[in-house]
Amino acid sequence: REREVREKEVREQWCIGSEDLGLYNIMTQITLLVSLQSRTSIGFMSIMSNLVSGVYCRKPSGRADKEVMAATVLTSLSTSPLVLTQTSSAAVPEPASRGWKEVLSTSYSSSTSGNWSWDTSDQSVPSTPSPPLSNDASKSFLLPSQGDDVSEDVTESTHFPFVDPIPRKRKNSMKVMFKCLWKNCEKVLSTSSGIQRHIRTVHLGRNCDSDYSDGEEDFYYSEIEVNMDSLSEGLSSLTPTSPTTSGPPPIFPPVSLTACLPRSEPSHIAMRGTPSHAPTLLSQSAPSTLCHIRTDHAYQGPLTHTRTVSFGEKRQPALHTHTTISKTPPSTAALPKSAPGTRKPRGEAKKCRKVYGMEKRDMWCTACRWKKACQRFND
DNA sequence: AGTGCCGGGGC
DNA sequence: GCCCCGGCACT
Repeated sequence: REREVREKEVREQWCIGSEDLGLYNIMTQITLLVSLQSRTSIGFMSIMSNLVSGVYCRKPSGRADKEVMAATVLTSLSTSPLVLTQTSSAAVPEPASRGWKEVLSTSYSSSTSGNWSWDTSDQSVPSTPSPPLSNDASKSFLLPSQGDDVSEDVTESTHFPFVDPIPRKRKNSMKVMFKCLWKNCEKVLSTSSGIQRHIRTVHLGRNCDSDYSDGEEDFYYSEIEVNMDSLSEGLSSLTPTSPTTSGPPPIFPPVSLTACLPRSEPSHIAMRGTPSHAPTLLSQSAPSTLCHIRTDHAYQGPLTHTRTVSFGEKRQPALHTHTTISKTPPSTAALPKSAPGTRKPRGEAKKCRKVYGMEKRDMWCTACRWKKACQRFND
């Protein structure tokens, strides 16, 4: 009952329709996190990444809008002094919250493609969302026991299926790094923009001075946490082996690996499932290494699905980990010009159609939508 | 039957 | 160039 009441309050506060479970979960995360005063750059940015992931996946169309949205959110947050420098003070939360509202209102109102449930104009609840960072507000519906030691409130988070528990446990020595998942590339950078630029220029061969992004590079890196204290002794495997462009380009497309899953973990494990998968994955992947993870841009189903927002869920479905490396890279010149009757053998990787299904066709890559060779899961 | 995508066509 | 789709190879 208490949960229901809270949910109602959150929904009202954020003008979230009763049907919109996904949005509710996301906003709950944010609100809870904020209320816990965990707005360190790590915790808050993690949540925001999740949010952006949700945003990214929720809009059925309008790629540009999605990108603008994601970029706007992250930009506004990353440039917010609150996010960057806030330590424990809960005071003066305005900048971030204002940025939020601006982002929400501008992005959604500019959306022309219609029936997106985030569009505030569609909301039946007329009240204006109040700033999420307000102490009073967050306290009132998320932390009735605010006076207690927050760190003991661990069970509280279990009431919210998608709350990221990590921020509470983070220590000052933890630092978020971004690791390139491109095969044979161990590049680790400290900023998402840096890693995106790296992927874009080094792996995707795009113009380095162009800021254009089609979002594809988002799939190819993951966020990891590095314990700075023991970085020097234990992170040899995460240390960039080659600074930038050295080394051959991958012969095959990137293999999606959840960064810190044990190798024995089948990478093609179905991540999309009930929320209960999250703790399972977490426990299984409890790393002996220094990183635990969270992968950005987790695939999240449509509105009607309950979803896990983080914890290794990878938007890009895993390819087979055995990835046979052909010693003689396929040279198109060497290949016979597909003789009549012979066709290029079908790749093993699941394509957008199979991954997302017909009902989520708008999530396919462009090529798949046009019945062309898949660009996202190319073999 | 379902999937991947080439080739071709409309705009 | 963007987008759609018939149709065929393949699973």
